[in-house]
Amino acid sequence: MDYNFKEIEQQWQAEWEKAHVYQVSNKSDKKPFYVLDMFPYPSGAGLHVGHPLGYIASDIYARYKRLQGFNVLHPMGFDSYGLPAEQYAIQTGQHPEVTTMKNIARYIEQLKKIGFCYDWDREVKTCDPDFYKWTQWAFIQMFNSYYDTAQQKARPISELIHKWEQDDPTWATLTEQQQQERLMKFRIAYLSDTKVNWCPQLGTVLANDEVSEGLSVRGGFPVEQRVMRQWSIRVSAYAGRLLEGLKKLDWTESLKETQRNWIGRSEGAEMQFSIKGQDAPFTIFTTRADTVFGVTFMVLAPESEYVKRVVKPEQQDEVDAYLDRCKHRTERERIADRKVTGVFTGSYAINPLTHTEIPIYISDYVLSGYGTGAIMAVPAHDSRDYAFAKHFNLPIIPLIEGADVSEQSFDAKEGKMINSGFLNGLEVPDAIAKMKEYITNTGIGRVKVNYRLRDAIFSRQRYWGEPFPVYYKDGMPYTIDEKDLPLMLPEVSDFKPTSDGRPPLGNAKDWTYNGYPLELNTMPGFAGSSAYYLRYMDNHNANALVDKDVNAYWRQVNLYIGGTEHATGHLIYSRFWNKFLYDLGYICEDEPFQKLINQGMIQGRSNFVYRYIGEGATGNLYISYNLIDNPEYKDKVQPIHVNVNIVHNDILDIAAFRNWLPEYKNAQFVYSDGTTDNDNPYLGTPAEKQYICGWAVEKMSKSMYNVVNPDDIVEQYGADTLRLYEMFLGPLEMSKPWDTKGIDGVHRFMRKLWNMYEDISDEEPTREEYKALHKLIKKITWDIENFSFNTSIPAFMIAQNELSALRCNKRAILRQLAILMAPYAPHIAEAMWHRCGETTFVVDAQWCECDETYLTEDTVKYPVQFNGKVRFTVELPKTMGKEDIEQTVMSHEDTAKYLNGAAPKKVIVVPGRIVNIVV
RNA sequence: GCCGCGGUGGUGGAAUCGGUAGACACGAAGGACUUAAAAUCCUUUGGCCAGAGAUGGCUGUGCGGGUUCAAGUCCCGCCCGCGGUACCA
Repeated sequence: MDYNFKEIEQQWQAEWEKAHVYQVSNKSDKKPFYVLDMFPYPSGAGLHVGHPLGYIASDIYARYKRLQGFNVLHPMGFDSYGLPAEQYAIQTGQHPEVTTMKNIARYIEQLKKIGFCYDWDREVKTCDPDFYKWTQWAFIQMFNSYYDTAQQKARPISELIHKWEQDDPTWATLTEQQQQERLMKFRIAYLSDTKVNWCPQLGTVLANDEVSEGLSVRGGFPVEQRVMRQWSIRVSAYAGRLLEGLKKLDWTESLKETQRNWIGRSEGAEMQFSIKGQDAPFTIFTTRADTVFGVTFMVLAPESEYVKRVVKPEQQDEVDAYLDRCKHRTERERIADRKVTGVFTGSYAINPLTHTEIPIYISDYVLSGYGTGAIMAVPAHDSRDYAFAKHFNLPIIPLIEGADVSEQSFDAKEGKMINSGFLNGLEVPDAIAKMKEYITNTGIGRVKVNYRLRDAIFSRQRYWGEPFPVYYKDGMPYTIDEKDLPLMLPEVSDFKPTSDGRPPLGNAKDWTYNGYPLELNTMPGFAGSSAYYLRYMDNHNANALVDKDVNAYWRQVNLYIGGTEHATGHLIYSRFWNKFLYDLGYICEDEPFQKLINQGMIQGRSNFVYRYIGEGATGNLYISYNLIDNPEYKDKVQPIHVNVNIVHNDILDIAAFRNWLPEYKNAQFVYSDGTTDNDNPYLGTPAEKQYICGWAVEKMSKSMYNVVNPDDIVEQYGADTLRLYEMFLGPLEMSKPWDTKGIDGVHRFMRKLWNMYEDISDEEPTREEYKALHKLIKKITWDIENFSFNTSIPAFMIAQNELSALRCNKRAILRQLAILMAPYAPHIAEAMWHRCGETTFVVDAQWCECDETYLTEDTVKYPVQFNGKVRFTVELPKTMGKEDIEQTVMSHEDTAKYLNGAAPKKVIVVPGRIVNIVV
């Protein structure tokens, strides 16, 4: 009986579907367990073999937990709003929904082939009105809430209004519009004029995490700074809690560190500096309060509100020219070109400690978005201030003993203070503390914690996204009534912006609410992905995002698996969104994802042929990789990507290559042995001739012809082999290239495993057979609980080998082996299970318990070492105690030989392992 | 620059608590079966040395030190690679 994986997989996938085996109920006496994958964006290219890596891992874990008796929620859905479908729509006129749905169908087809245990009844799509209704609903809650800094949580904005009505007599005197404007400064979702990342090519603004080094993450287009009226989400209010919350999460240290850096907490002080000739002071933020005695100038960000106040008429032209220049510089230019620039304002500030007058400058090395957008410059101890001071010839006063500041600044926070009045002689940390105390007591400043985390810009000038549930009356935004949700995305005549530059929704007919114009922006990608894990719990609920009782049952995601690229985007926004809903009492857990594992990326492994481009080249001759360093070919060949699917173990399939593209139709080769086609003119290409390809690890992409499609692997080897092989490739978290060679080994194992189920006997297994089984149970259980899936495959192979060697065909062993295989290779496991005569599904079985009594040996081999070197081995009863072992070994004749009459210095016995004798 | 992760045979990688490094697989070499090939099975496979052989010796986890009876694993100092982040005051 051959291992017909195709038949087995098709049969059992159909049976599972028919019996709704993977449907999960919200009502169960079992303990809940929630295993989640980061849902994919369904791209047009479909899945490649890298995508399922994390899904396989989570599937193994989900199946294992189910076998352990948990009620396991393991859903899948699609992050289906996004730029690619819209770009495609603009180019082709095809509605993004059509492309998106087509891509989703393709993804589902591919995923189903791999045999995941998803409950497809719980599928969610972010572009589905039933889903985005709740994205819009959450936005309304954010609009109608503020962050109460005293309670450190979000509260309904009605509470704030109530407070003002009680305590603030001016509130009642304000017009409706003034009141709305004031409230807007407190709402968690708010509208404001902010400096945004504007990407002209994409025609939209982007959030900070969507921009990297001045280029858009998607597409790599330049991004510039622009002030626009935009919706923002007050994520920054949660900075402290987002940081604190990390402590109790079971995430990798590196991911937590990435989030800590992104949140960027820094302890320092805010200080007031008065301006010469003005009453109102201005405020700066510093972490180096100890260096106030060395402040020799002040710098404002070009966008700072203070600029208007301090510019003297005689400097106005120069300042305007500078500001104009800054405005037109793109973010990318600013980063690329770090030349010192700046302009003097004409005003002077007063150093509150030395009372000296110090000039105020404007420079773009100070950022408006951080701190107060103004700094005190201490050139001796800050490299940026130092560069500025050198350029403008400003004084540099060293404040730390022994610091040589003639060539560069001394930035380290260590040493003894000098030139610093009452701080002289103190160590830097003590000086910082003392100065903080001083400024607090004298009232010139206060201790302040600053965060780098900014509010998230929430508007996108795009079509394919959630419409805001917002309309405008007298220029002020109002949210629509919740009973009118969802606000459906309208049809538009054109997916491009309108001719007068409004977003694409401007092309919609009748885009109004009760006669008032509706918001034209749509929400960003992260809106829909921020709470999708909650919706899976209760995805058919028409009355709530998630029913409270249902949420109280599932609580939170116990295991979340996904890529590390979401560290500063999705994983921050989701945590924020979750905390917000928690504050308002809609859900019962403060954090969404208890344990998180980042699967590594699977890179492509590209193959190359080497075209001869030396003397007499016809452009049609290809040199085998092993020869390209020969003098006759060195530097005369050009590597060309070749489709990895026509290369096997780096050997080119010549016929397939000639058929691949027209240009290779008449390709000629110099084979690995140095011969050419001309040497065998009448024979064609003899079978023993090999053309060896070179290779490189690169990103998996179409243009490098290194994309391997899981469908092809499933077709050729089966889903179970694919699953096992992906795990076998290496540790889950590690990035590694996909290399199909090696899959044969796993496939061979599957065949051998299957052959064990030929004739099954009801004889009682031997102790040896039980031992092999229980060793495996112990190992597999440990592996799954520790996410060490890669080491399970060898364990299976070894067990299979041992059992085969024992010619084991005992039902008692084989049915347990099927259970152990079930998480990894569910189809073959199901077939194995039924071959053992079982009639239920293997997923409904009980996970195997390891019986340690089978693992204990009667005797143990002890290697006896002298000074670390193994000299001989003794075999002793397992039950023997440490001292008896020592005694036995010491009286051994070989021991006497090695000791040569001398007394040992030390004897170390590691029970069950080793005896070490130091001479 | 700063932060994080990593470096083990020809290759992917094991070694889970400091305890016989190289499991398992690929590749390679040799052999069996076969008219032949494929498939399958068996043997060998870190390096060096000795031996007809069983076997034995030395060396060996990026580099240099250290702790220990014992180090891939712990400590100190470097080198290299990958990832994140960057005028954040």
